[in-house]
Amino acid sequence: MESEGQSRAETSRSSERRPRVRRNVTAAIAQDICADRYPSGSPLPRENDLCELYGVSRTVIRESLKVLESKGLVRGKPRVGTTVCDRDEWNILDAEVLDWMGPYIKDFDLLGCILEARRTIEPAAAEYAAERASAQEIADLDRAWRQMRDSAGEPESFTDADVMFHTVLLTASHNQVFRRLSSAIHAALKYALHASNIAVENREDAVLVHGELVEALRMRDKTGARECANRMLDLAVRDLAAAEKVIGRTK
Amino acid sequence: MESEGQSRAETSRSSERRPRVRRNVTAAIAQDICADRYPSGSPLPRENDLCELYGVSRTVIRESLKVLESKGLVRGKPRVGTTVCDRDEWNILDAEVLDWMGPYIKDFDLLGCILEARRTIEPAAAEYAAERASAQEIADLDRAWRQMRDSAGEPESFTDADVMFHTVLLTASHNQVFRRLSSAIHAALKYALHASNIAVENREDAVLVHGELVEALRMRDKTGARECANRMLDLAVRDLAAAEKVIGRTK
DNA sequence: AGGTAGTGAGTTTGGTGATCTTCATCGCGG
DNA sequence: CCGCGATGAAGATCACCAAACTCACTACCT
Repeated sequence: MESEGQSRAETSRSSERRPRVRRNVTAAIAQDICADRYPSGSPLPRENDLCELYGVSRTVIRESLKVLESKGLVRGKPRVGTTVCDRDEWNILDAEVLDWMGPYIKDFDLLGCILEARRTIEPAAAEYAAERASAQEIADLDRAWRQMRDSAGEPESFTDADVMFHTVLLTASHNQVFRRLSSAIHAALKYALHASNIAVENREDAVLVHGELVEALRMRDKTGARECANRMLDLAVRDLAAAEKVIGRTK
Repeated sequence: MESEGQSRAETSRSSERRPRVRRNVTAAIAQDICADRYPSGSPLPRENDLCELYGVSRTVIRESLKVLESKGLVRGKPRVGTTVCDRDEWNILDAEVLDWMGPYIKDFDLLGCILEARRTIEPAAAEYAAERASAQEIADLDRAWRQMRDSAGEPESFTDADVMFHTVLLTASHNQVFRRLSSAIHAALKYALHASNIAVENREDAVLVHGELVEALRMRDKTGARECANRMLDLAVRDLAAAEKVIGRTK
């Protein structure tokens, strides 16, 4: 009955200790939802059943359901039960939701949408960043770029640096809405490119363009920055196409 | 409705049986945070104190805090307490968060950011909508436009129709990321324009441009749609400038 | 006699409060 | 000066009550 084994690798990174346990039943339920174990649009088990299923008390289940509800994954109706919401009601710009979707993200047609959004937003963000970025932010970008450049053999480190780069770029646009979208880009980069390890072939070009973007920002060159961002995204399109080919083959 | 007088935790012991408490308590705490009663960056009262302050049991408080935490407003550390997060960690693209911020939204520099984001995103969304909108969606847009046109004297109805128009437009772009941003636009329109009733002077022009956009979508005219969206946003910029003047004067 | 509407039992979520556990913090003593 | 325990606050569970929705059963009206 200990269905506890359904959890993934738990992001063992930097987990100082593990004294604290199953407070994140929330993630387990969410991942089960994403995995379509609870089909979208139809009811979840009763709270008491969920207690047994996940081996925790009803209080914990209820807290988890509240969180899930607050993110639009489920809708709890007073005394009828909790039903899984349709996917387009989910708060897919929430970092946690993206994280829960994780590997299932490709079943959601999200990667294309995110890339499309990036093509729209990142050039504009780069332009704003060109006139608003602080010296600190440019330095951070430079550092991320160096890490990309220097992480020759390690796709892990490369992707981390890439994510960091784009996050800082959006932050440097000093637009709170853009900034919030970094979680989506994070997820896209992490689960599309990193998972398929495709980016290697474009790595050289990517490093080049990222570097040019930093330089443009340093020069406060708005049109140059926008131009670089566009070229960056051309590469991303290529990456995604390659990744999708791999995914299609794997499936 | 919400004029229940929740300015403070008036409802200590004196209130008798109260159903549907949790949602209200969550909103109350969130609004108290937005109102800077709990200053950003510093600790909230202890859970037991919050029970008394809001007149509910600890379970409810904990569920509320979990929801708030899941939206990035607070961060609860294991045995030290719950602290209010910095504002740029808040999930400002969440509809509920926007709603809680409500009137305080202008203390946030959010309106400008949202408008900036709209200037970036809506033209692109219009372009995508031009090639992807379903007949139903175009019909919905048309209906919203008619409501805008016909709501002569009522700013209420006009704003509702305007919000609906832009929501449907983003939906019609068939991009899940764009679609999610409608809550932000909703909040911006509701709390900036509607609150200040400024839009009246631009109403004629706005109706015109919205109508042209519908026509462009019907013709699947991508560049035309983008052009209309841009002109629409020029008007929005004017509206915001006017609204900010009013706000500044009021303050 | 048949169908509908009202009622009542049962079920399920919402909310309360007590209790136990687990550690982070802090102060006391070695 | 360091560690060791007391304290206190959050994490978690349990038992219970309240309210509202479901469903079925019955009784009444046509």
